[in-house]
Parts: sequence; structure tokens; C-alpha cells
Amino acid sequence: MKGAAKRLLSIFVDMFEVFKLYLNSKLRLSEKQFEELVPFISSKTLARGEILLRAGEVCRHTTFVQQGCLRSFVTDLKGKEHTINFAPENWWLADQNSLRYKVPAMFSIEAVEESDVLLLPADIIDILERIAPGAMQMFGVLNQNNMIAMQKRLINHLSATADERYLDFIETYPSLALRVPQKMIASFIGVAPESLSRIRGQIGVRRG
Amino acid sequence: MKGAAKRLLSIFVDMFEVFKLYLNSKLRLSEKQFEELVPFISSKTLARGEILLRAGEVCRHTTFVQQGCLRSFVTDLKGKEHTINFAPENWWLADQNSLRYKVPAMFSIEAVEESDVLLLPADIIDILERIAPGAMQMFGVLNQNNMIAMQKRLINHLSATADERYLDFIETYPSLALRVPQKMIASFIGVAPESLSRIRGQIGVRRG
DNA sequence: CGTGGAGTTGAATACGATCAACACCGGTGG
DNA sequence: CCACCGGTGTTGATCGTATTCAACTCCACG
Repeated sequence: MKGAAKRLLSIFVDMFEVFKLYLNSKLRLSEKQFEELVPFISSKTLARGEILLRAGEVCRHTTFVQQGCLRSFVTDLKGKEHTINFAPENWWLADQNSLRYKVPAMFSIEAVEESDVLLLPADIIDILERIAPGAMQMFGVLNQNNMIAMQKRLINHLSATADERYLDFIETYPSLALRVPQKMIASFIGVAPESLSRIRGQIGVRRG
Repeated sequence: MKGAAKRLLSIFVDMFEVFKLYLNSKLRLSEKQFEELVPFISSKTLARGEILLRAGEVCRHTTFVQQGCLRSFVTDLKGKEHTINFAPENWWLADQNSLRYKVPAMFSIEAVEESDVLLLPADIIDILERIAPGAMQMFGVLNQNNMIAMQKRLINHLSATADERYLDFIETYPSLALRVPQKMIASFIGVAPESLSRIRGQIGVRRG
């Protein structure tokens, strides 16, 4: 590779620094291996409130959050939003069902804060596995952890009251509790915003 | 292999017929490949109500249900049971968290009906992948589908009322609705048994 | 038979949702 | 710089849904 091209590439690589660090911590990727991956990555900056995926569209990428925070949510028949998941730094987010089967997405994805994300193609797992064996297993572990987390959340929902769910939330995601608007937390734990406000009042949470 | 031993083996293999059919539909396993797998499998028959795994114990196997139906459930502080999942024929069931990390299981597993199950070691994925490449991907897909299902359930829980959840249940698992006791369905969709009874009354579900 | 669990039904209760009014803050434009 | 605005969160009153407690029936199973 010529010098100029290499410099240009290194600029791009720097844009992916968070992702690079992340991958290294999981896969021990060499510089060269990472460079192989670069052509498949595109990056994007999202303003607060910007929509990345709208329910009904087909999800075309897996998103990796380098900075900021996204959330996925559904809008029900009465127009109410329900937050499925938050994705802060170093998280993946996609409507996997839509991504895999090319069906309309069930949920939307928006930026909670100004965010810096990477967009990766649907078959990133296979691509990465080819470049660095072990990737598939990595995603397997991620998926499984994800599932365990969701299972816990479901159990929580079946057995705990609203205030217990809130306490569990701030315990499980202490940093998120400070970053994301309260009404989104409410829609995540499944209570009305007013109810969450009351709960916080009872518990005696001091404000930001 | 001598004739007697071969006959003996074939008896065992027959015990695994459901599993064999299942694997063939997913992986196109040859007879020989399947025989390699046999030494790792043990089978068990469970009576109705029999506990296969008790919360707090470490989960040692992945279970494959050949016949009957299992369920996983948690018991909360007030002694109430909450059904996490049902596993009828051709389903896998395990506390994956406990299985993977050797930590105490969060939930219990019991037989809803008399059931015929196979017990497979925790590293069955790797074993199977070695015998028949593609196994890891197969489990990946399973896990993902599982996750999608759980996500739908969570969404349902956040946005639907009790009767809507029940209707969704009998629509999604029509056969289960007839097989499993009503109170377990109640504990699955997250309502009190009495409430489910009332809901059924309102809707006008005929019995049996 | 008789016993216990499952399901049904009724009445009282509690929890969270809803509707409504208002305070607070950050940003925008005059 | 201030006035205005929309969005967010708080507080109050009322309402509705599902839970709880309790009594009773029915059936499977000993």
C-alpha cells in the first residue's frame, strides 16, 4: 500500500477507535485483520432524538454504539411508547428479526443523546468469522448474555412491583439512570411517567 | 464392531429417535455421525410434576424434550411461581446462565406431563460442532429465535392487557393451551389464576 | 368413599393509570 | 436581556383493572 493511502486509511481507523478497542478485548484482532474489516464499516453521527430505524422499515444494519446512547422502542396502538432496550457505549443494537429475515422491523431505534455509531452489514458475523475465527462464538456469548438479561427482566416483570422494578433498574444500570430522561426509564420498566415520579418521591431520590 | 454390540447400540439409537429426526432436519447428520454423539447422551423419563432442576442447584445438562412437556419457573419471595417457559416436544431447556457459568440456577425445571427427555452435557455445542460442522450456527439460530420470541413476549407484557396477553398466548401456542393446567398459563402470562378464569369466562372459552 | 388440587365465583381491596393543573428548565427569537 | 415556548417532571383526584381472600364445586386419584 502507498503512503498516502495508508495515511488516509489510518484516519478512518481512528474513527473506529472505540470499536477497535472493543473488538480487541473480545477477539485479539491484529491491526491487519482490523483493516480487512474497515471496508464493511460505515460511521454516522446522530443528533439527540434522531431516528435510525423506523418500525415497519426493514433493518439493514447492525449498529455498534461508539459514543452516546440509543434506545429501541415500540409504539403501541394507543400511541404509547415502550422502551425495549438502551444501548450505551460498546453496545450492539438492531432489530435482529428484521435484519435476519428481511421483514418489517417491529421496533424503532432513536438516539437518546447525540451519538456516534457504526453501521455494519447484516452478515457481519460471517465476515468477521472469516477474518478472525472465534467471532461467531463471541456473538453467541453476546446473544446468550442478552437473553439472560432479558429473562431476568421478564422474571422481574412477572414478580416485582413497580418500585421494586425501578430499584432494580438503577441498581443494574446506575449510569443509565442518570443519563436518560425519566419518562424513558418509565417506559422501560413499564409504568406511567407520573407513577415513576411518585415512586421516586416515596423512595426519596434526590434530583440530578 | 461385533454384531451383538451393534444390536445393543441400535436399541439405544432407537431410544433417541425423536432427537435423531430433529437433528437430521437441522443438520443432515449421517448415521455414523449420530453414533458418535450417542455416548454423550443420557435419557430419562420424568413423572408428571417431577423436578428435573431445582433453583439454587447448578444446572449440569441441557435438556432436549423428546415427548411430553417441561416448564421452567421461578418461585418469588411470596412463594408464588412464575413460569418462564414451556418446552414441549423438540424443545431445548436449560438454565443457560447456570450451565455456562456454573452458578446456582435462578429457576427450576419440572415436568408438566410425563415426559421423555435427553440430557446432554454443557459443552454439547462444541461436541456437536466437532462431529458435524454447522452445529454452532444451528444453536445460534435457535438462540436468536428464542430471543426474538422473548422480546415479543416482553413487548406484549409492556403494552397489552391481561386478556390480550391470554388471547395472544392461545394464538401463539394453541396446542399448549389445551395441554397445560390453566394456573400455569396464568403464571406464564402474568396474571392470578382467578383472573385468568374470569377472562376465560368473559371471552366465552368452552372447556375441554 | 374421601381427600386434595384445580377451577370458578363473589366481595373487598390495592395498585397503578388516567386526566388535569402547574412548576421548572433550556432554548429561541424578539 | 427578557419573554415566550415546548417539553419534562411533579402533584392531586379519580377511575379501572387485576389481586387478594374466601367459599364452593368438580374431578382425579388414592
